[in-house]
Amino acid sequence: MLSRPDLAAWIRFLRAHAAVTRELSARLEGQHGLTLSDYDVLVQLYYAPGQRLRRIDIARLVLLSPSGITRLLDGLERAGWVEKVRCESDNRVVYAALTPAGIQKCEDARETHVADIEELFGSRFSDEERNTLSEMLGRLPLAETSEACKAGDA
Amino acid sequence: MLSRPDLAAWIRFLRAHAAVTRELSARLEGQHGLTLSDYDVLVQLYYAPGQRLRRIDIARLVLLSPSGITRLLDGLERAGWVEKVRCESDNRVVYAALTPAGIQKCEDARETHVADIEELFGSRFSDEERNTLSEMLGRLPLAETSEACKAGDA
DNA sequence: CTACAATCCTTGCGATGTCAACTATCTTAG
DNA sequence: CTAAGATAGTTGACATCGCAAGGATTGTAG
Repeated sequence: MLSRPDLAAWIRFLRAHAAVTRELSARLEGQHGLTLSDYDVLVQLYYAPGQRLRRIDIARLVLLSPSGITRLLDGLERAGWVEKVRCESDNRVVYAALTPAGIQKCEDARETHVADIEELFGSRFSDEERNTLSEMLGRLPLAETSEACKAGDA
Repeated sequence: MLSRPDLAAWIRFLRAHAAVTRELSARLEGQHGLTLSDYDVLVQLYYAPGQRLRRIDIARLVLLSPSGITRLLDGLERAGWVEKVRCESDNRVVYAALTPAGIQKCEDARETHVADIEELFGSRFSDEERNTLSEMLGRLPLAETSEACKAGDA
């Protein structure tokens, strides 16, 4: 109360994230057997040139640790949606590439997931408010090293 | 090909949460040995009447599952910041009550944590923007939608 | 060419958190 | 009173994710 900074916004940010992601995650899991992170990674691959990315770049794009990406991709590979592709010019890197099944999966999941996001999140705001919100959230720090800030896409 | 422009807001919401909570969590852990959730629960107890709460109420307040609360409180009890208190009128409930050490811990942690939140989150916005943001985030669903739907007719 | 540093990726381990199942207690209907 | 059901809490099995450490490869300096 006495403190100048208003914590209410931060608390609501935390609670809203917990509630919305929990519900979105449950629906995505139930309808497509995907985690939010799984879907996130599939979409990044979908829009990537050649529909493939280096593991390290995926990690920076979706803000997960490299080890988290390794394990997440293990699952996507086991499901047949992603495959490893050797890099000819640098043997350290192992591309993650979408398979045809992965492309299909991504499009299928998007069908319902985008609608769910709209229902639980987007529909709460007018068009102008969406822009305002997006702009404000864009001011928050994305990563310590600002390396992941090449995320100009959406 | 992005069907609606407001996906950008959602993506930024996700990324901002990941980045800010990761940094806040690292600082809180390093300076006080607390998780964000630990701190969250300590604060709820701090402001609760009698500085104690039923486990189930804590779970609803901080949006964690009952089992998650059990395990989180195990840790806080082991550290001596919280203790179990039997409820006289209902033997099912086990209050979680702040100890003097817990009160001290909460106040100590708040000192730096509130400043960290201000630095990483609050300082990005003007006073008016904070109110706007807080109001908008308050429109997002907080309750468990799927539970209510699953209950069906009730 | 050799040595050393940086980069990409994986693995061991631990922490956190969920769900399903269970016990124990309270409440309510008959 | 008793049976059925709701509620509070815990536990076991499991999934996710981060950090630290290590291996492999590449880049760089002498």
